[in-house]
Amino acid sequence: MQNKPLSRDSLLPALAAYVLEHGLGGASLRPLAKAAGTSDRMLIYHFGNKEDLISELLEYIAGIYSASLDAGMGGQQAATRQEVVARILAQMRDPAMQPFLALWWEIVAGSARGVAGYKDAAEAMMGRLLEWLEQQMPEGDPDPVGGARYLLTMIEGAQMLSTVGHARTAREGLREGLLASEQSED
Amino acid sequence: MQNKPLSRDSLLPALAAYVLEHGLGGASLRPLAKAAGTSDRMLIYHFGNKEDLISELLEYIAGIYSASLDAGMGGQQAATRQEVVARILAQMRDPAMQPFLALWWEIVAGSARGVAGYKDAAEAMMGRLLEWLEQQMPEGDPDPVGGARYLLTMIEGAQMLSTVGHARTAREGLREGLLASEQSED
DNA sequence: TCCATTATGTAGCAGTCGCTACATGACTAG
DNA sequence: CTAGTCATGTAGCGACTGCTACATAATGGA
Repeated sequence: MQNKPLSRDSLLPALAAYVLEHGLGGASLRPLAKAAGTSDRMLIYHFGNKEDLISELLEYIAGIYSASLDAGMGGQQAATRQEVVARILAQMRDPAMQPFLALWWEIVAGSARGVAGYKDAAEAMMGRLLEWLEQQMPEGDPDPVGGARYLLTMIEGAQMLSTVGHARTAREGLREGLLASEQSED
Repeated sequence: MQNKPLSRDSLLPALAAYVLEHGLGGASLRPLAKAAGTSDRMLIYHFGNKEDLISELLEYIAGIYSASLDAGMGGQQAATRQEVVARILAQMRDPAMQPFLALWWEIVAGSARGVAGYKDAAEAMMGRLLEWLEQQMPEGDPDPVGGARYLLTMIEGAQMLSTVGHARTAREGLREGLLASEQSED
């Protein structure tokens, strides 16, 4: 009953929720601590310093991302590559995914700038998504492995274009790519 | 000979150079001012506040980006879509492009978070790149407009994957996509 | 029981942030 | 010549930054 001893693990979910809502850029110790019901003092105590805290947090977020992919993996196989892409894009448009997407681009930006911990998290998350995609490929697909890499490239390109206001470009690009791909399968 | 009156326009190149090297995240007034040979005091004087400064700066950077695309537009037409993609990716790998790419992902992240001025700059830059791509399409291409949208989607997806350490995935994804595309053109 | 470890609160430090108040020189229109 | 505008320097404000020093409870092993 006494003050449950807050550990890293018990703090991470609240920290992750805060970062998903407010982004990594505006994540300073005091607001983070408040969101987790502690003080900046204790965050440093548990994580050593802010850099390590962020690294561990990104690792944790990559973990829950993997788990959410696993959770959403049920359901029947898609029949075509278009259907795979359509399902994923529909899922991405879910408003609940929006904070996660915004955070994703921050992680990519951090990777490009070489910020410690960002690249590892990004690489892990993309790796998981790729694995997941391979299992989502249609049953008779002639090249599920290469096809998954292809679809991932397309999906991420389309996602970025949508983010910067070129959703239409993304849609038309996808259509062209997937039509060509399907024709070559006939 | 007297102190040339520093205007916004005369400050922007130095500011842009600083931001390209150090990123938008770490761009605070005093370092920016020092890089431009002024004081934070004068940056506020000329631009009103930091937000407007960044907006104007991004606009300026979008402009020089357009100009650099125009400058690099000469040369003979590519023969195939693969060749178009290969040329662009080779250009992207140029170390001189690296600061620009890093900045690009920061702009995308800002767009996703709705930061003022970021989305406009991003949209303009992608629009210019799309136009440029259309003019780079091979002569006999059956659908240069749709094809450009397709290639843009692929290129940007591949770029992102490379940034987060999945260059191999990007390469294989591109190969699969472009082979399919070319087969459908035969 | 005593002592060491663990967890926590309170206060604060030195630095940076965007921005502003105030003064002053330089130039220009009347 | 004078008055006013423009450009700039100096100094600083209040808020926030990551982080630390110090004190203090609580707990658990000897």
